[in-house]
Amino acid sequence: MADEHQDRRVRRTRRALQDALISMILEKGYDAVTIEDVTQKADLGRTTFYLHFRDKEELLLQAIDTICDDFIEKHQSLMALVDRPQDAVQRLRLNLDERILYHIFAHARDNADLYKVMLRGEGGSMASQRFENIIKEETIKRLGEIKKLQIKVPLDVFAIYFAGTLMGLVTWWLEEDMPFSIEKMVDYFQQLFIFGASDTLHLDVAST
Amino acid sequence: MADEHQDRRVRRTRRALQDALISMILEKGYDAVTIEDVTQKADLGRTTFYLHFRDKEELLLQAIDTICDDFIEKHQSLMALVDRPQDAVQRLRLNLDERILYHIFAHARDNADLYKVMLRGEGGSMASQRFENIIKEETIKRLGEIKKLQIKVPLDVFAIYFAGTLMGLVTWWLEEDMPFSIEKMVDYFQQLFIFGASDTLHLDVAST
DNA sequence: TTCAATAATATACACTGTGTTCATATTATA
DNA sequence: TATAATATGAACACAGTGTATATTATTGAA
Repeated sequence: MADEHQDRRVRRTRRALQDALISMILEKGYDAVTIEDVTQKADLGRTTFYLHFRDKEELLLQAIDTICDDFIEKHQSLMALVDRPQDAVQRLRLNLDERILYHIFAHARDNADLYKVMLRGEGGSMASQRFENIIKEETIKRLGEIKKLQIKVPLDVFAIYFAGTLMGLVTWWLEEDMPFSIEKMVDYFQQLFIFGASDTLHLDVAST
Repeated sequence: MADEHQDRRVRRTRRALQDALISMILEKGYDAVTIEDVTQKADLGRTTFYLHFRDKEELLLQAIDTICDDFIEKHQSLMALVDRPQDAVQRLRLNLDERILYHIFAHARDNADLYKVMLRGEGGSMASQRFENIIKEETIKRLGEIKKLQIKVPLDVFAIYFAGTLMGLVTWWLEEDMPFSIEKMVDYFQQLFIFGASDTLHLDVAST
């Protein structure tokens, strides 16, 4: 990323193409979107597209990459700022900290269109799994650090439980046009993920 | 479904096309698959495809519909057979019964290729959400029946928690080529979904 | 077994979208 | 303003779609 492309035209063109692609995908679905659609919406010549991107897929993947990098960057600086915990258990617990969870939902809200496209899995499956993998790997990394961890399920399974639950809630929240505040969503997530259905429903399941 | 198309040729052709499509999608991704690819793999003329389906999407959706209907049918007959509980709470608890959960994983295993395509969200997003909606609506229906239910999160949120957790585990299990027995997966699901991360990890999260 | 009905095939065609080339016009910045 | 970089429109070959048609092969029923 040495060349931060100083020319205004390039920045303007690429941003316009990205925005146009995302909005067209939301409008008619990835497959149905043509390059002509994108350039027309961006008010650019069709050939201009090919000066910047090989095809539709490259543009989408680049957009997703950018947002993922942005997420990681902000996430890590927030983690560093929030606390400097001594032991790994506490560092893991930090993942469930309100401030961290708030940031995740806020990032999704601030980039809602792109998140929707990404979480819906538009444009081939590998696109959407990029974000899930980030969450999964972070979880595995943190859990792996804990030496004498007592855990009742395999690490992998626990990681997809965390990633799946979180992304499931975020996806639903965005698709329903954010019917609850972030604070409420964070609370729901903590309740469900940490304490499970048994506590949430007041069902005495153990007696089954 | 009055005309169960008695002609062998029709049955053979449609099944061949469906199998070919699924296997080609797994091979090179939905977008990259052409009708030519499908008919060539099925050893049929290209024009034959259009005698049966309007386009790629119709064929895929029909395949997914069929497997969803099959799932519902088997699920309901199993529910009827397993128990005839008096109260709604017990009927809900039935959803977490080992036999019911076993059936879900077994159905995924028996139709692994189609499930993979479906769960990856290949071919537009609405395709994959069909299955998730079935699980979600079933959950909402059962919970809705319980009049004096004490629940700490909105019904919708709980439903996607259930559907998301279950489908997350099934998806991971299939993509990893079923590294654990169904019995183990059912156990993991129950542990995580019912008791949550706190119990699973032996973390005293409440003290945060 | 025969045969009318049905299904599959090969060929041909018009159409849409892709990705490239090239000459020309426009724009940014030194 | 000079000039280097960027955007544009027209033209082109190509791949894939979906349809029409004439022909061949297979089926289920008599």
